[in-house]
Formats: sequence, C-alpha cells, structure tokens
Amino acid sequence: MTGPRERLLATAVTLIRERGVAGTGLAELLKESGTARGSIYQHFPRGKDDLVAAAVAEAGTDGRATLATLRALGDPAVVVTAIMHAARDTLDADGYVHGCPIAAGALAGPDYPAVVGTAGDALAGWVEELAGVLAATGMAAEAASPFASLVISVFEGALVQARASRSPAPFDAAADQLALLARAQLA
Amino acid sequence: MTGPRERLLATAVTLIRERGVAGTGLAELLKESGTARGSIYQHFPRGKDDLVAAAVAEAGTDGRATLATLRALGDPAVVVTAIMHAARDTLDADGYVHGCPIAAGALAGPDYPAVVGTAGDALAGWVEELAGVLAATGMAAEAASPFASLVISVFEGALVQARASRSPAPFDAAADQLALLARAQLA
DNA sequence: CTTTCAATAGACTGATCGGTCTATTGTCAT
DNA sequence: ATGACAATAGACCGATCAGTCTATTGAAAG
Repeated sequence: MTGPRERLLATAVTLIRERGVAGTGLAELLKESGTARGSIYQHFPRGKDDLVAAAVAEAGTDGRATLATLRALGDPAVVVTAIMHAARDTLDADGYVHGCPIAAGALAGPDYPAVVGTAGDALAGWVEELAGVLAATGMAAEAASPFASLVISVFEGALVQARASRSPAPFDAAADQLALLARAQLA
Repeated sequence: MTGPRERLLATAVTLIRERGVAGTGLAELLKESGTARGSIYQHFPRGKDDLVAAAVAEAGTDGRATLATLRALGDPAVVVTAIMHAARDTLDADGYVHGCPIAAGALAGPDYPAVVGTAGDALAGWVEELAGVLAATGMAAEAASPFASLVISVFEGALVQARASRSPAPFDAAADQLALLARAQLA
C-alpha cells in the first residue's frame, strides 16, 4: 500500500470530482482514505487549501500525460474525436457521477486561492500540451494554440452539460463538429 | 423593495456564482439579502436544495430570454460571436469573480438533487432556444441543434478556463473559431 | 375592529466544519 | 539499542452548518 500522502491525494481527487471542493469534508476524506487526521498537516501544513491544490496539480499532470500519448494518433481530427469519445465513455460508464477535478478546483471560490491558482496552471498546461500534439500532427503552429484552447473549453463545458442532463449527447455533438473544424484549420 | 422571496433568489444566484452551492451558507445568504431566517422555509419548505433550485431555474429562464433577443442579429456567425464577446466583457468587468449559476448548480453534487436536475433543465432550455435562434437566422434545422449544444459547451468551458486563468483569451479564441464553424455549417 | 398570515428578529438545536493537540505505535538509520 | 520522526488513534476546540422554534410586528381582507 502507498503512504498517507498518496492516499489523501487520490481520495481528494475522487471526492472533489463528485462533490466539489467546498462540498468535500475532511472527515469524509480521512475515512474514505483510511488516514489519520494528523497526516494531513504533516504533508500539507496549510491544510485543506494546500491538500486540494496538490490533488488538483497531480490530476493536472496526469491529464497532461494522457494528452501527450495522443500524438501517436497522427491526425488532429482523430485526436480531438478521441478526446471527446474517451470522455463520453468514461462518464457513461461512471453513471455521470464524477466530473473534472480541475474544473472543480477552478470553481472552488475565494476560500481556496491556492486551489484556483493551481487549476489555472493545470488548464494552461493542458492547452499547451494539446497545442503541441496538434502541431506535431500537422496543424499550423498559429492555429494550434487557439484551437487547443477551444477543445479544452468544449471538453469542460460538455462535461458540465452531460453531467447535468445525464446524457452523452454533448460529447457526440462536439466530436463531429470539432473534427470538421480541425480539418478546416488544416486547409 | 421587492419581497423576501425575490431577494433570496437574487442573492442566491450571486453567491453560488462566486462560491458554488456547497460553499454558500444560509447565514451569509440571509445577511446579504437582509431577510429573516424563517422566510426561507415559508417559500422553500424543503430548505436549501429547494431555494437554490429555484434560483437556478430563474437564472435559466433569464438566460434563455437573453438568448432569444439575439434573433435580431440575423446571422448565426454574428450570434455566436456576440455570445462569446458578451461573456468575455461581463467577466472582465467583473474581475473574474462570478461564473455561471447553472454550471454551479450542475456541479452541486448528490446533496442537492433538485439543484442538479434544475440545472440540467436550464441547460437543455438554452440549447433549445439557441437552436431556434440559429435556425431562424439561416442555419439548417438538422445542424442547428448539435451546433447549439456545442456553443453552450464552449460557453461553459471557456468560463471555467477564463476564471481559473483570469484571462479573457478563451473567449476570444472561441469566438473566431465558432464563427468559422457557423459559416461552414451554412455551406 | 378583528382575523389572518406573511415577515421579522433572534434564540436554539444537533451535527459538522477545519484545525490543534496528546499519546502511542511503527519504522527506519545510525 | 537508541534516537528521530512518520503514522496512527482519537479527544478536543471554537466556529459554522442547515433547520426548528417562539414571539412580535405589519399589513391586508373580512
């Protein structure tokens, strides 16, 4: 088994995906992760804001690594459809319970300044990574960055819409049109 | 001055836009709105879940009415750029403090089932209204609905991204590319 | 005038919040 | 073996949580 730090981070990611930052209590986090209360402040001296910010950062780098693997798909249109379909399938298999931990962090509000800042960094990292993938698979450098930003916006927004309506439709609609737009960007 | 019900709803919308549903306490809501505690349960017998759901519903119909006015713009590409620019300007003037109340409701989690359901209805209403506007301004009926869904996704996602990074860039990137895609849908 | 009831002010509940503390156990490296 | 420190278990703190209650005021309708 891993240490308490890793357990806390992994459990925090799961809980904020479901309930948001303010909706996640430390008691539940400790019980769910099987960790002693003191271990929080051993690893995150500034408490919940620190802990959740670290969890968001970890989820951010994980997501970025996943984006990097899409380079192998070779075509921008295929890359964006793969992102949308993966999100749809994950959400559907999950019962529309879990959202994006980065979005949860971004909307955490003024009580959690470190969390919000970290979420901003994570999203910027995703856009940067995706722009690199798109450029490497044939998209013009000037087009890649704004298009990557758009794709991340679509991903986050479709996730909100899909969870609220308990339907994968927003991702299906997005996949087709983003593929069309990706091909238009190439010409 | 309006009655306590209207004050509660308006204040609830403002607070959940900033802090989310779980992050908004009733004590703050009462103080901010200048309302007696008992008035909550006079108008919303089931408490916070009911009250916030009503606030989300109200914000949903307000937003839908705003979308309806965009019919006057006459061109789908102009409609979508107007949405993105309006969101950008509002957010920028606001200091990136307030997000979308419907998104806040959609992510409220299992403690607020009425809120999440109402947020889903509100988003569906937005997509429906926007699809009608796009169809009325020249877009093919089959294309209008998925494109409207995409625009709402972009709006919600760009809002998350913009707030986290305190930058209007996501909306600017989105406006250009959605206009391009709108024109491609017409051909 | 009287009845009715929304609205107000505020005390009060039990539960939970995030955070601090003590004491003990376990596990390394010296 | 000893010292250092992470990890655990759990009591404890003041503050806040959503929700209930009583008492009083105000205003409109009969």
